Amino acid sequence: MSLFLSSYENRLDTKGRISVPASFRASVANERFAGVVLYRSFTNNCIEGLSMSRMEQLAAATDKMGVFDSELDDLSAMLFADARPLSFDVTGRIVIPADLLKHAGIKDTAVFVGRGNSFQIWNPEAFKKAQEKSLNNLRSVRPNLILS
Amino acid sequence: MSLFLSSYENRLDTKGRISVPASFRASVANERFAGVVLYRSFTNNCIEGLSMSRMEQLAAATDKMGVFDSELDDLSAMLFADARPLSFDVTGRIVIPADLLKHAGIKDTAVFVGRGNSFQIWNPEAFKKAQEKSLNNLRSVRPNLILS
DNA sequence: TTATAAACCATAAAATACCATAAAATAATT
DNA sequence: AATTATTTTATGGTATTTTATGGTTTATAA
Repeated sequence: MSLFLSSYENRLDTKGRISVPASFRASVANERFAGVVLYRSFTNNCIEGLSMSRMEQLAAATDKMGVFDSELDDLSAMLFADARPLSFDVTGRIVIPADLLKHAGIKDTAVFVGRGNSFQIWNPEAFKKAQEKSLNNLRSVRPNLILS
Repeated sequence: MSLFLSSYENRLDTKGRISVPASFRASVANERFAGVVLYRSFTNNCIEGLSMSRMEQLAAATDKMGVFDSELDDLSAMLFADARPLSFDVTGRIVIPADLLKHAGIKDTAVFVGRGNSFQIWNPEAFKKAQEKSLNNLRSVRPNLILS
């Protein structure tokens, strides 16, 4: 799976269908599941997106915790219960469920935002504001990203 | 076996029949046993659900515990003795045994909740409350799920 | 028999597949 | 480099299939 990069603004039609950017589709090409998994972000008013293989990685990670672990309970409750597997139609569109759209405040236009191993879907104006905020945060607190 | 994801609210008819969500049925498709295994949750007022192959995985895992382990005794008592294999009818429905319904407080509507490698069946209101609680727990204690 | 469970049939709503096209991006040619 | 041709992408509409759910009939067991 190659990285999700760049941002793309696309339109929703009357049935809630929206084209997943071609480059994002290319990122999950050659996977068993031809589509993406979406869930409501815990921290932002946006939608989180992953490939199915990434989701399976998460499930495998929970297996390493005990089967009857209580912390696991809360995490899997939110993550798996809320996750929506959405397959592409022939032209590369998905139908974003209404409750996800509501959570992100998306009406007729949405921005697909690359996040490396995952991506997000935002209301365009909300995204713009969040980006400015992130930029300001970075200016005040230099992050340290260790490469190796 | 693919993952159990998302949540689906379905209705029980007068005979106690309820449709297992199509995507959950797809998760156990191509397995020897065309159905699911249900048992009473140890920790919540809900029903736990698995594929038969997953049940066999659990059996294999208990083998790793000592044969005369007392914990294993209790676990097998609940897990294996209480487990109900239920096969789908032609339209993908199962009849949930009355004692399981009672344990989960389910009357005429139930929610199938994806849990990755397993799923749960809840009373709708009870599920809603449990979800809110999980979200609060997650917000106070950021879980760390390490992928590799 | 009588009750219980399993198989069978029917249908509205929802989800998905299909078809068509304009705009945009890429490649080819002059 | 500029123009033309070709492909890809995004987007709209329609048709078909799947799904959930109700009812009825047939088999099974107490």
